[in-house]
Amino acid sequence: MKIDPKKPIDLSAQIAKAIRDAIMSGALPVDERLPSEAEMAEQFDVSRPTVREALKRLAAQSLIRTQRGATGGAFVNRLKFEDAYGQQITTSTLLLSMNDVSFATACEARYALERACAPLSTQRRTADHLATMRAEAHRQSQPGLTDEAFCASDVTFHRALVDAAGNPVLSYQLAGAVEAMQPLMNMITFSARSRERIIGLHSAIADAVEAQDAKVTDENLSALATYTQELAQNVIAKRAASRQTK
Amino acid sequence: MKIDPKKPIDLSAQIAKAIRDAIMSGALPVDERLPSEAEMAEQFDVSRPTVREALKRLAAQSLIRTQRGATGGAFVNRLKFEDAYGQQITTSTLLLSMNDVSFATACEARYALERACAPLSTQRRTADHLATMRAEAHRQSQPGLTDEAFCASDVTFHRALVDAAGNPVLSYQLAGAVEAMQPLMNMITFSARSRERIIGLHSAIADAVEAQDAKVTDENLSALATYTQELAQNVIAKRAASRQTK
DNA sequence: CACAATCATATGTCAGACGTTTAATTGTCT
DNA sequence: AGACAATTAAACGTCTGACATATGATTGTG
Repeated sequence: MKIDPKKPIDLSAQIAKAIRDAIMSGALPVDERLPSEAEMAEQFDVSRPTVREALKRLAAQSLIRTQRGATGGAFVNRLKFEDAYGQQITTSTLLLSMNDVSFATACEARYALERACAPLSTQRRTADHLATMRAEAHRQSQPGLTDEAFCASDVTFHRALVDAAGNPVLSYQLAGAVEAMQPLMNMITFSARSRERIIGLHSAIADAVEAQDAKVTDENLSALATYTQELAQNVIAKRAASRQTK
Repeated sequence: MKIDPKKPIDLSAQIAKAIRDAIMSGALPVDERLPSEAEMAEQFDVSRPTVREALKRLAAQSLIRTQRGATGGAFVNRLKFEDAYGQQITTSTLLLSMNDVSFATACEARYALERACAPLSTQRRTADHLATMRAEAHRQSQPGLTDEAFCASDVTFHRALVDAAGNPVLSYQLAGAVEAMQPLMNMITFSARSRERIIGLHSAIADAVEAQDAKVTDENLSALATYTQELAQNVIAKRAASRQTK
């Protein structure tokens, strides 16, 4: 690992990159202890605060963890799916909100991916997944549910559908697509009629998954995608109209 | 934003979280300038190095950027798809390598997602995407190509296929799935015959995409998925056998 | 041998200082 | 007046040194 004290980017960023590369290449295995901050400061010929800034960068990506005390230090962290979910959701959400991605684009991506999971989900769904889907569909039919709560339940339903595929890699990849849609979905106000329609499709999906019928599952997911796009277009059209009048 | 100096986690992590939440909630819009480090140190009642550690955490996630000089400071960063790709690939790669995800699981996820893109790709593919796919298929047929180079070209081919869907959200989500497979693919040594088979399927996919035939595209992708799994299973079987002999 | 006190190590935090970058201001000359 | 050069000020980047705190290991004692 070498550091160039006179080149364009921060020393702490250079050090972080050197360590990150070492982790990614496998040179530093999981649970390996890094040298102490003081030792690294000497190795890289920088001060301890600079080393610390580098370590905090890595900690923000869950690449290392730190422990205080006598046998403490920084350790290469085993990246958990759980941690990766969180980062994935944060990144996806910001990507959508900061790059004015259209509802249509995000929605298309989400349902395309979800339909990719569905055949596996129909094969492998467990009683647990089915129970969650049923419970959420039922929750969605409760009167007096706010739009936010309705959307949150929608997310839980769809995550159960994805998790039913029994492939953690798929669940991870989909986490961003499904969760990041929530802020966009919250723009929509769901009338009683549109809720009824969505709940009907959810129930149909749950039925088809239980029956292990991939074709019907896909048809209903496709219908749900189309209907969601319609709802969003109505909202957009109404907004455009009200903007014209004022 | 409030900070609790006596609670279990680091002050810098608390401060980073407070700022991150403010960005995610929209309270801090893109390109908004944060207070100077000295000001934040006073506001949060911590020292400047602590504030800096918090800012470095956020910088590692591309949530802020910093500028030096008179009008410098930390600014809320517009998260670019390009930046998000990189993080996504890093995270996905480490997830697979650190959690001994089986080749079968990763491969299943990758092809499921890719097949989700294919119908859109057949509709929207441009001359550029087709040209890239053709060029990579041709490169793969060069004799003397190392296995690593073959895999790298494979990744480029498949990314072109995904990008052809014309949906940046899909491209982002797929980046991890496709790129993170590369280290796993590198375990496989490709014989001349297996390369020939793969290149044949790649060509067939390019043909089908050019002809805008979603069905044939899907069939060939499916065949490619099956064949890749077969190759991997042979490698695993051979390894198991050689382990038994020694 | 068990338990308590001590010690050593390493991270967490602070204070103050100096260097460097960069834009805005000021000043001077044409 | 306008253009260019010098100065200044603000902010980040880095360093030094110190103290606080957590925690495992060591030592000492009954």
